Amino acid sequence: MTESQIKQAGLKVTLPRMKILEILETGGEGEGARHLRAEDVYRILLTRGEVVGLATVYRVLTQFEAAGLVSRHNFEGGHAFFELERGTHHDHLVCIKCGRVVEFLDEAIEERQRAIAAEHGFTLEDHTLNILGLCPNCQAGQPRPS
Amino acid sequence: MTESQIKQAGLKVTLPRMKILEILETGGEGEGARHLRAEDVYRILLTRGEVVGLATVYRVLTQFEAAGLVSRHNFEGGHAFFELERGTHHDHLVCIKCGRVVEFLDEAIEERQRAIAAEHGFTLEDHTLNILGLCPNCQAGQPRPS
DNA sequence: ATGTATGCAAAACATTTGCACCTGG
DNA sequence: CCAGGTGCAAATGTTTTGCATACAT
Repeated sequence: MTESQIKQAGLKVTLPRMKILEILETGGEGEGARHLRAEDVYRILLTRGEVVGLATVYRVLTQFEAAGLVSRHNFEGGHAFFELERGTHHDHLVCIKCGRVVEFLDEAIEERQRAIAAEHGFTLEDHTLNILGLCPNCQAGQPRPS
Repeated sequence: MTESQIKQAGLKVTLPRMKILEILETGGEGEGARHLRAEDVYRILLTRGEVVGLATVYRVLTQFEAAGLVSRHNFEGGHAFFELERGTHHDHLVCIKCGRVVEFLDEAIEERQRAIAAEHGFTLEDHTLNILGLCPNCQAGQPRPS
């Protein structure tokens, strides 16, 4: 349950934190948009009539990241996306038109990465693989706005 | 030759453009640092006594990118890195401590990416794979400042 | 000449931080 | 009650833009 997740992270269970975690879980309204920018979270809260400062959203997201509750991604463009950490590592397939994000995991790729890091004497800490393209909807007719 | 590359891009051959292209080719002084931020380029120019505005550096780099002369990467942190485009696609192994960047290309990974995009019905346009870790120098003693 | 490029300063963003006030345990 | 959290506004760092001047062709 959300409350225990926050407590477990060594943070006080406050209203803003619970609301933000809930947004990350539900993605706002329609599901699917699990990859949100700080400002998306802020805007969704406003839409719901919840008043939380943008600075707080940033602070909380950063704390959640430090606690391993969410992960931060730098797709293209200056802004970061946040996503609930569900324990399972995965990479992203991102639609360059509508922004849709599909997650995937490929063991062959994971294995090659470990090999490559080793070949160059690097300690493997993390990686980000983003495949950019057009999703089926955008190849066809109208993009589905995210 | 650098001059023809600029002309070929439909841009006038000006001093700032030639200087910036040269910095990207030589990486400043010691070789190796081929992945530079806009401000790195600006600073290197200053060091050489060349006076070029930072805004111009940004403008020129953006134009070069549009012309396919350089490519822009968003590693971690708010800033972008620019690198001379040498026609050969490759991915990056980045040291999270000293910022050193090693390029690599793995055909097995490339192939799996094509397969994954296809499986999800995506048109593959591009991708970025950054493996983050500690380079040999940083694992041992002192990091080599970039 | 003349359409582009440049430099500077100001604007635009995304994100962070200082500080007085508020709140959860 | 009190440490920690929040809101607001101001600060930061990066990148973009407006505009008058300078330059390549």
